[in-house]
Amino acid sequence: MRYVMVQIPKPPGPVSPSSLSSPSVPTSADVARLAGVSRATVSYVLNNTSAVRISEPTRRRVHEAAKELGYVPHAAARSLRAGHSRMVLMPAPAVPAGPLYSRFINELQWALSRLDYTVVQYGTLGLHGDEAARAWAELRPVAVLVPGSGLGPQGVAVLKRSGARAVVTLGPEYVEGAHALLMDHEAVGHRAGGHLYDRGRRRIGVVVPEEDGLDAFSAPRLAGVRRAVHGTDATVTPLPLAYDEESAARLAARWRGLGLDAVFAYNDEYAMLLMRALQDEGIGVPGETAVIGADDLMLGRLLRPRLSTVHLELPSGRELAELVDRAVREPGTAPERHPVLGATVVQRDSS
Amino acid sequence: MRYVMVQIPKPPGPVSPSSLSSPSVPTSADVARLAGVSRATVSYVLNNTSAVRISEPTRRRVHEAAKELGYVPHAAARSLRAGHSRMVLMPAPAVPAGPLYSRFINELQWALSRLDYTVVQYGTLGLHGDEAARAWAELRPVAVLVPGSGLGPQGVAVLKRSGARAVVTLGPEYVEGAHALLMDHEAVGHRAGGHLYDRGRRRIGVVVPEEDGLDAFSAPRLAGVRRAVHGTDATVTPLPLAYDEESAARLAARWRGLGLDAVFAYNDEYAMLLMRALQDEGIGVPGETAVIGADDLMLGRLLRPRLSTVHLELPSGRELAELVDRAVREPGTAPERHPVLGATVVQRDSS
DNA sequence: TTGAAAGCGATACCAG
DNA sequence: CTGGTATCGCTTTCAA
Repeated sequence: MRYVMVQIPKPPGPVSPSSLSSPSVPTSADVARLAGVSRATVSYVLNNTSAVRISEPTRRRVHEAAKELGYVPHAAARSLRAGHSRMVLMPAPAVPAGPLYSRFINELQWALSRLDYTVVQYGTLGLHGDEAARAWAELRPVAVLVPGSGLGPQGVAVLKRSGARAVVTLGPEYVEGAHALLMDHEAVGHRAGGHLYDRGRRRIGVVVPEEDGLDAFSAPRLAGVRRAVHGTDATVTPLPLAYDEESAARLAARWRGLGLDAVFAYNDEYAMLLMRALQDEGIGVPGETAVIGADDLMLGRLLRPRLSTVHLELPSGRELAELVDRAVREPGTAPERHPVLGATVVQRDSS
Repeated sequence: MRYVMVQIPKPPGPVSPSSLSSPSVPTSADVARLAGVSRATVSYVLNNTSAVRISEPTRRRVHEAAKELGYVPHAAARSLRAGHSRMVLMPAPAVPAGPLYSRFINELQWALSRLDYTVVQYGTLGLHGDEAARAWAELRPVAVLVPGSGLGPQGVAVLKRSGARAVVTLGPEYVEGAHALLMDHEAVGHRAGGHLYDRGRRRIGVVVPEEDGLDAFSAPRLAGVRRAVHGTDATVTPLPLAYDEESAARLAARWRGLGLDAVFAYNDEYAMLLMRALQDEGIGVPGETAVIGADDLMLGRLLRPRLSTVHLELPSGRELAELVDRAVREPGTAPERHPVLGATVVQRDSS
């Protein structure tokens, strides 16, 4: 009889879960064994712990062993032991982000990495409100940055109870207990409406996208226009519009019947779509109808007439990162409320 | 003498890290204590473990205790114990994503959630190559989806060794050991070049964006044009261009000197920018110069002349989600290589 | 300078 | 049907 040596990883006992998974991902214990030291020493060396001095030869042996095994520390185990992480969680917005928002997110991620945070975008589709908040809380993030509405005071409480030291909302309204970056879309509409009124327009249409998920922005923009002309003789007409050419053509076809002399088109993309349809219908812009968009996209400048727009100023990523950092380090302080989204009209040729 | 009962959370000993963090986030032990049962029972109840039957009154007590404390399970602890997670990690791309890509990501997230995966976008700015791969591996994701280039065979190995059962790249080239969704940007250029050649154009310019991070796409597109006209009498001229009006105006000003009769403008946005500049310079499109973009954005249809474009067909999110799921469940199988990004020319009026 | 060991929170075996 | 307990991988205190 011949026998072959086989590796017996651990003494018999309750079946360990890891034995079911992939063929042994190396742990710090493996590194320790290969280097001929204890796990403690491995930890000291790999984390450069300054409180303790390890001899140079030992350090080298540990580093070599780690490299040879392809050792990568286990983040979950580490933060479990540490009792905290530096993860900043951002629920990914449900609507595909526009270029403005994408840039903002990128900048923010960069700024937070500089402060040694780890930014994670978590896709929570289907879950709503407090349901979603619980899912986020399971990850025990040190801070949560919530774009849009959809998080209630309950949700904030859940997150804080599970260790989040800062909850920041980035949306139209203030939420009890959370820091708020107030994106005042109502002001966007207000600026647009005021501008059109000042240009002598009195019968103002407001495009309301039919796409889902945009009402959180479009409703306050419409309300802002209403407020701008409140108490005057001007009228405001909501105009549902889907983002495709037929829908725009249909709207343009009945335009003269609507008797409007101006339109705030939600944003530049809808504005371009509508402006083209109006022109194809032979309606003069801005002569017969003034058009203004929002977001100040580069492309608006390329049209003829050049598209007037409401320029939006988002907070800089660095500012927001600093707010988060402050909140994390001083969790006791009262929630800050910052109005952001400065809105200024950029008049070009379409209004 | 009078005494007051105080809660003594744990016996004296090594200072526990968690006592430093927030004022006690509730654990399953807290729930057990409040419900008057053991932690095991709590686990059984909250996970609906079918292998074991718990009496109805006990279940209710546990649920009530959990709700009262606002208990949320600790994902890290759970996956540490389980030895695996269902996290699909997607490094967030360094360049702000375009509308096409955003939609694709959203769809993918949705499809993966349906399969009970948790999708996490991880912002790794500043880290490069294997450095980044190690950072991703620390999270022990069950699958990694890497957009763009930048992951080498080494990185794939690191990820697999640390338990990733599927690594899928989504970029221009195949990477050893990983499943690949080959986004063949070279074919995009090839289609565009072929189209322009077929329309009788012989002196073809190709816009190469000056913005960082785009060369991974622009280089193969340029190469594709070159291949399309290889062996003919046509010439190909790279045209560096930044995404702003002055840059476009400068290029347009020296256009006649370049003697080109066609241009493939990288994508629709650059195409619109350039086309406008050419028109402002009095250069006829398509008469004097034909223009074609790529991505088939809605806005290209709104210009006059309507912009010709290369329509890109990304894989459906559902398909990719299924590929991931298959790979996770059958980690042994050979990496699949799927060509995606079907490219078809949509001719409109600008070419 | 190094090692032994406790313990973070959750789960699943096995005994009662 | 329920409770005790070992265990996942890692950090850190204390002792040698």
